[in-house]
Amino acid sequence: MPASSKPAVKRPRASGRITLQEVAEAAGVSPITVSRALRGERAVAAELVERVRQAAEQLGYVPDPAARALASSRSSHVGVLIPLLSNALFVDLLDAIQRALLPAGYQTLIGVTHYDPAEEEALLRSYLLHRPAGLIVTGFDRTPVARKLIEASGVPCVHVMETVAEAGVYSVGFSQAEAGEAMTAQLIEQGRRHIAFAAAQLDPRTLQRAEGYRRAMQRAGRAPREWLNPQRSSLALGGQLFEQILHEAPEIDAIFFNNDDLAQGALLAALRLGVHVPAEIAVAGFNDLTGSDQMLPPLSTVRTPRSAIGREAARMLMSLMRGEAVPEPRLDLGFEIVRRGSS
Amino acid sequence: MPASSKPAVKRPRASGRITLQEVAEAAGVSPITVSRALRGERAVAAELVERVRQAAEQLGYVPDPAARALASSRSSHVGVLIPLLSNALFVDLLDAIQRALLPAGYQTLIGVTHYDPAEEEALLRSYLLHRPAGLIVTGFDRTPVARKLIEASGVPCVHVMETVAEAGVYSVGFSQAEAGEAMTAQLIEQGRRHIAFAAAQLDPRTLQRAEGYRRAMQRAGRAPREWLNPQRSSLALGGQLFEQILHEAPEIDAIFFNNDDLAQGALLAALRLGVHVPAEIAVAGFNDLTGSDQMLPPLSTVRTPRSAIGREAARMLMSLMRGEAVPEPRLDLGFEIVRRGSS
DNA sequence: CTGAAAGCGCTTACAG
DNA sequence: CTGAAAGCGCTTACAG
Repeated sequence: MPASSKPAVKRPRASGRITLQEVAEAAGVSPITVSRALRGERAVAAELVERVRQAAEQLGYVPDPAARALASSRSSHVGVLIPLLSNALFVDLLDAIQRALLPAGYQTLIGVTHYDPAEEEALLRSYLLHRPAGLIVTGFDRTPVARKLIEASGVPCVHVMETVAEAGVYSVGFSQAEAGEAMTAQLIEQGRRHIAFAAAQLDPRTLQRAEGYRRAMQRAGRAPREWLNPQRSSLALGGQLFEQILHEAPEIDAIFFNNDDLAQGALLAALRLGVHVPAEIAVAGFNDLTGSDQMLPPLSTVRTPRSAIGREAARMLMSLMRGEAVPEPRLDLGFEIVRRGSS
Repeated sequence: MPASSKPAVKRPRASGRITLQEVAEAAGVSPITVSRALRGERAVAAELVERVRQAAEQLGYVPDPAARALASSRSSHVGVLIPLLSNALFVDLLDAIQRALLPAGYQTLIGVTHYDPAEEEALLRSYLLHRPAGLIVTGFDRTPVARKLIEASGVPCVHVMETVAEAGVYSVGFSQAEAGEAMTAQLIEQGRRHIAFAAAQLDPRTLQRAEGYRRAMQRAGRAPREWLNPQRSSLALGGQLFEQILHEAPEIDAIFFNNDDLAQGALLAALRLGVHVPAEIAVAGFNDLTGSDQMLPPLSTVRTPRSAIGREAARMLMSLMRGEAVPEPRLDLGFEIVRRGSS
């Protein structure tokens, strides 16, 4: 075991933390070599790598994220921007992202934008100061400034929920419009003649689903009937919309709700009002959220692959962060129509 | 505008970032003074503070978190450990925490423990490496090692959901046992004779509620009847428990569920089975989650102040992080019994 | 394949 | 109340 030939380092350090320096002394190499060996950079002799690794393990060395960030101008943080935490959809997405990123040593910084572009911009600014290693953002609807911020930062970024084919843009999701179209088409096929589309929140993805609904209706030669409410989505609002539609358009024989919470609320309202689903009116939702299969009748809906989206987005991002090429920058994970008792 | 008398700094910096140095030159003071002025440390002349502030603003200076963390061995991160993201309770808690911490310049690091002490310990280790400015953790049920880690780190820590009176321990929450007791007492008062307690997950707070239930039953001279299921809480499980209780103990005339999702599931099962609530059997829940007021009949429950808990915990933590004394280290925010149609 | 030097951008004592 | 010096613990070019 060769003793270090370096001049004695001034101990003790204030922090009480094991440093790279100490590992280097223990392994009898220079700090840079330790740094390289531990980060798995090529260009280090296998024998040295082993020696360094053992010394590090024995001393219980763990790199200091702050020092690393300062020196490399890149942290181990990944910023994740989602619209809402109160929609189970995004909770599932987040959970999958964290599950993939954490074991790889990345910390997740969760930012909730409340569907507000200004809030998103502010969060982005704040995150970018921390020189994140990567970014995951929801959809493509943001201010030009926010777009510029992302681009100018050079930080790898993956977009989730929607996809787009554009050079240099990475996205994992599914076609919201096609999903809206498919559910509508199925209701038509099942013999429904007057199908309404009801939505809240009216975010971009909601409007894409509406677009799909319209396409299906037009193809079938039917006039679309839409109830679009800008309020927050909720069970209570679903019940209100249900009553409103019944009242304003008694001929409607099916309602396609933009989110399961609305549809669940409608189902409960139907029970309260004594309206029979699906005999008198069919109800369909979107996302297949918790409880939809427990409703009375169980809710027909569109199952969306948010866990897979989270996992794949995290994987794609990790490739980008390692500087690897991503062969498939646009990943469409599809969706599934789940027919249950309500339609 | 006094020109700097310092030797020319080697420009250009790689990062393209405005530094403290540059602000110092612009303001004609030393970097340390800028640092002090911007952090609002006393002991800087008011006139200089103003001059520095203006220079900083004009240059668009923002401190580098990594450099700051390295130099001060304290980051601007606050680690928040919660059991689950899929329980709306914790989402509300988180939202309130973020809302309080973000404007103050703290970044939230959210760790999901899945009720697993080993996972919590691992997260804690990982967070502590980042030298967080503060920590918010759920309850008091953790491994001795985890406890030691927190204590030894010296990082300010606030416990949420439960409270305890112990020197040096900070907590914001309410008495889970009293809440359980109060709801049970109310059911007894309303004339229910055979009250069951049904729970899932069986985390410490659940067991405390059970304890409260037992106390109320014993005080009324009734034998407690408990259905404790270790599975994850869900609507579906609530339905199952409901059927099971009906089957195993037909004399039961009220069920107190440990969480609203179980109770909601029970209500739906009752509808399905044609069991009349509350005439045949009363149902009560806990937490007053989304949708409980929309049920058929609307669910009686215990409203818990998780948003207030999040907000107050964040405030308490900020005091601690600033090194201020906290006069009230134990904050009991109470609860509220909400009687609706189901009991 | 390995290392000596410099530097990332701040803050912490220590003086005065 | 202000500053010069040193250092936090890494990594980035630059040599060899």
